[in-house]
Amino acid sequence: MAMLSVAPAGYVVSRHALASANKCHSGAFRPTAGAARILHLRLDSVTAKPSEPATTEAVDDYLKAILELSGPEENRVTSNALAGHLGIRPASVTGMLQKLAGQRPSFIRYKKHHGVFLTDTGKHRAMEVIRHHRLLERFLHDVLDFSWDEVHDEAERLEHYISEHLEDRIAAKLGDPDVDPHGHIIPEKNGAAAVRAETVLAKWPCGVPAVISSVSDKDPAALREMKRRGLLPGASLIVEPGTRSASLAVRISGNPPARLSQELASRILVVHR
Amino acid sequence: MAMLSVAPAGYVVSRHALASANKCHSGAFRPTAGAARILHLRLDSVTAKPSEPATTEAVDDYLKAILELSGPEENRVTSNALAGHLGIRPASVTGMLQKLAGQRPSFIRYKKHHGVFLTDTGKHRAMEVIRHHRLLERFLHDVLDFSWDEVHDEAERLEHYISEHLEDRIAAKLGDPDVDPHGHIIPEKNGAAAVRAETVLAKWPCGVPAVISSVSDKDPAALREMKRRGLLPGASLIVEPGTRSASLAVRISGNPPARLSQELASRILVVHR
DNA sequence: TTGTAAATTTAGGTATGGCTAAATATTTAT
DNA sequence: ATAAATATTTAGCCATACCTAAATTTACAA
Repeated sequence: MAMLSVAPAGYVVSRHALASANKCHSGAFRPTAGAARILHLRLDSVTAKPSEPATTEAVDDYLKAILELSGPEENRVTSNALAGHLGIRPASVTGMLQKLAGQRPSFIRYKKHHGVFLTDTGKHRAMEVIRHHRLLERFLHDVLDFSWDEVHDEAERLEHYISEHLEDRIAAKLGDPDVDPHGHIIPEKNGAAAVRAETVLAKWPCGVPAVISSVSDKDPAALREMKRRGLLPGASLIVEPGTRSASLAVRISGNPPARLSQELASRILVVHR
Repeated sequence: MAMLSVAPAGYVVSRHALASANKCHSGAFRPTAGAARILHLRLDSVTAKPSEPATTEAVDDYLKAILELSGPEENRVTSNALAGHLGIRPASVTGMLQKLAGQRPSFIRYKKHHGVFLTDTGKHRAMEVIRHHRLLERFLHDVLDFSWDEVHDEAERLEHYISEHLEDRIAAKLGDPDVDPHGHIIPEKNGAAAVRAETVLAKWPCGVPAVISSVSDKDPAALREMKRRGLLPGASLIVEPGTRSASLAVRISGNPPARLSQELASRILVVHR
């Protein structure tokens, strides 16, 4: 159970650009106008504490990507890995990392040629966006009847744009759920999230009883197939000692024995029963 | 009852940038990357009809502003008026209008020094965004317990980012409502919207029975005051022949006689009872 | 240890969308 | 009709964020 140590101290809500943040200055300095919508910023009451920098959609995506790629060991993440994950060029990543690293305070710590990792501030923002995403998935699924293969794309877009207030209302409406429709743990509002010792089904030992803890939400077709075959979070199963090359012999509780492709098995995470 | 004549023909949904729209070309031409999120675009089946240009948040805001400022008579709108309405400099408006007018097909028709007006395509997109806004307000209010002074800001942001699918689910969940919490008519999915002959309460003749049809949703404080005083859409009232200078003597059905500031009365629209 | 392949960064560009200051049109008043 | 006032546009910039091509490191192998 690893908690994220985020300083909940000066965090006072208020996300999204204040209308006045972009007003006209008549003097010599330019008001810093731009195309990207500023997504959140902080008000540290009156005391001029160094507030968390505002983010944009792009910044949020970088922070999430770094968090995901650095794994539980919190390794440094390379520019190339980020570029691959984000679907952009490594050169673009370098530019963004340099800009982010130059901010004070900064979301990231970056050393040329040696990768990047998140500061506590960065981790906090990343967890916040992930909380938005998973709450939205749960909400779209439970309240608005989206199927579990439809929720990801919609949530991926909206996660950047919902206010603190809407986040709270959604959580309340759902009764503060623990997991999203794919079994992923929803971080708490302070950024804390339990970590489960999950294993990819493709690597789970034969004969050992397992329960599906979560599945990847990225591929709608795979999700539809999983649903069809009873491969839902919470389902019990045992991998039989069948061929391990291209497919896996699996006995899913309540279903007839089946064979799963490695492809599908690599999208399913399990824990001990 | 003025209908917006929009060709529902080749409109096939699919808003929001396709993931592949921004992929790498290896050749000489650049893939046109940018900071602003592309909000929608159309697939005209296989037939290569000229599809509606994709919009961004900024473009949506311009289209809405032009629609609102041109009024029911569909007058041309000046750059200055747009600048004032959008809170930006006139020079910035000129730049955007030139860019939009240069698109094929275009959302607007623009003549230097002589203002701008919407094409049918532009009207359609503007109505679509307004539909999003009002559906969202209704949804936030009815389903997520937002108060009627809180819904505007949230809807103003989200209106640009909800998919066609989410729009449909929200409408279904609400039972295809006709009006938002402030009494504004929600356009239909094809862009059509009824037009009511509303009059500002401040200009309503004394002694003539009236019903509140809608109120401005822009000022939360004013909305709270209205609610406190029973000034809700549907409420009946009569303006008494009291002083018309700074305040209005009004008898609101079910409430004791009251005096409204011109300020407040200018935010309330009424129709004949 | 030195070379080379792979990873990463620099340099220079594009597009969006906003700003200022300085022109230029248009409108209004005389 | 014309000058002054007002409105609008042009020209030149800034910031975000992405791209390609050409350096430059770094890391690994001989």
